[in-house]
Amino acid sequence: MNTPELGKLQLSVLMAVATLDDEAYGLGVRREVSEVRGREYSVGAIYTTLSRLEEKGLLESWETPPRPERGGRSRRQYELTAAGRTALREARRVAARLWDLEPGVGPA
Amino acid sequence: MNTPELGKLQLSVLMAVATLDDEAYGLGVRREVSEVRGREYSVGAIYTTLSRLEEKGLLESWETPPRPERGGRSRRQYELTAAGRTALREARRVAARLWDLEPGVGPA
DNA sequence: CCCATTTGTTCTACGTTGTATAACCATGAA
DNA sequence: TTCATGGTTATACAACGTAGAACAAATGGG
Repeated sequence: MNTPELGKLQLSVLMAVATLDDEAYGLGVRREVSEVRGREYSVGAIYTTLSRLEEKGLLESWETPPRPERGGRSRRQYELTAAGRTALREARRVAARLWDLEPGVGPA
Repeated sequence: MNTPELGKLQLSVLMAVATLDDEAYGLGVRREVSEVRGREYSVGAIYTTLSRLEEKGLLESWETPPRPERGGRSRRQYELTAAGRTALREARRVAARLWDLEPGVGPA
């Protein structure tokens, strides 16, 4: 199976997971994506995208134990699979050619 | 009305129109987009996208006179509107931040 | 002439993404 | 025991991506 093409939100979400490390869970991703894209995203937008990416095998997730703070329940934590990293590199390559930009460093 | 967000094909098509100048008609755009994205696009994909962009007011079009070559019939020629140029600049800005790349020159 | 061929556009249909809202769940504080 | 907080799931629909077939106009060769 060759690397799937990604929509723009999918891309942003994948990148967010790549950068966020232990903050890579639903609402954390939401904050990051909203910041990078310069507009607020609804929770639904983010969660649906996360699970679609997981279905495609670009992400994997697990439950964390509940957190000790006020209301801090358990989180669904995400992480890139090998396929996810490949897809990101690929997307970056395409973007660079598309925009005729220098590759730079970035999270991928 | 603030500048609309664009899908990835819409973006490629808009960019193609921006760069192609007098070759900015259906099949010309198709060639360009296919080359940049590294895969063949169907005619339907391109034409639908072109008209959606026109509906949004990012492109405008007109009929050219028939061309003198074999089978050369008239073309529907496209050109960016002011809103189209703005949308491209905007998209470029977002992409640069998203990928953390240097802005570069580009067609916009 | 007229028709096969070339260049080009429109129509139609459907799967995938984008996106919002509401509902639901768990936990600690009051 | 209820409420605010932090978190996730469910559901629904509009917009975008994409393909394929049908259609239209021009022209050169028999």
